[in-house]
Amino acid sequence: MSSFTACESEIMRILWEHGEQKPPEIQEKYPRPIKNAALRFQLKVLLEKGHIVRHRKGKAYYYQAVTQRKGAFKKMVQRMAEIYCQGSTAGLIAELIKTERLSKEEIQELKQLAENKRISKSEKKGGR
Amino acid sequence: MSSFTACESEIMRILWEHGEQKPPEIQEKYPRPIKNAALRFQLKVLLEKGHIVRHRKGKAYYYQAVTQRKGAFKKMVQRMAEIYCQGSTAGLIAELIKTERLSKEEIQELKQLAENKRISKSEKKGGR
DNA sequence: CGGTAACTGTAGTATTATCTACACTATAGA
DNA sequence: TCTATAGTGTAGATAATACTACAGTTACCG
Repeated sequence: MSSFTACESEIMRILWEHGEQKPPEIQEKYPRPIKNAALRFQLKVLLEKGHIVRHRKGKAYYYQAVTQRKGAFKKMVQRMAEIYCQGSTAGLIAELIKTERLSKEEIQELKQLAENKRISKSEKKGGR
Repeated sequence: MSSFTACESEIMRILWEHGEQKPPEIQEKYPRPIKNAALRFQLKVLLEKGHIVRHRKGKAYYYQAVTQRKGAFKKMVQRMAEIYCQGSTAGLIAELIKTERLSKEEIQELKQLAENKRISKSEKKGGR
């Protein structure tokens, strides 16, 4: 299974957003105070699970995400769709549009995205 | 904190989808084999946390969700947006539209939803 | 070469999540 | 009312998660 715990999610997020980091750097960016050793323990867990790798640079090890943001994102979407929308991601998106508070500009942008998507689908058959 | 564990999510999902149920009924619908006592233990945890209530009907207790699907959904969306989209739910929706595989009909429906939303917003001020 | 600051390794503990076993109890029907 | 059955309560095992303390190691500077 590859859904992250709370701690793990935070660390992965930081690595995805900032690229490779050494423990004290991650510690700074961590959203709540965490002891250096506690953080390193979580890094070790992530290492063992294969979600990150590290390499030495000067005195310290630098940690880097291996598990890609995109894949983890997809899994979490899947999970959410299963719990709330009978597994349908289209249903999930629909509910989000219906229930989230969005500005006029954001709505316009979403419509545009949907528009482009259809075009790219019919032209290239299978977006991205 | 009100984000559910894996087990708890499953139980809540079943209660949201099927209304009040007694343990053996939940057990049947549970996605993997689970012992009656193990399930009842989880129900007890959920009871203590206040997410469900129960009342006797014949021999058995029937369990019912108190924490509403809608609120839990919102929290999970929030959490997901924080991890993957700097906290922006609009960004989350955008990424979903970009990356999820959707049929022409689904895209059309999403566009329609966005359209209606804008109208309802400008008319009633505060869509929901 | 040393010494020091920065960083690492690891063993042990607290807490939470999940499951198991087994004895107890209340209801329905004879 | 008695009894069988369906359902309940709870103590405790196990495993994963999260944290703490402290001693060891390495690179850099003089």
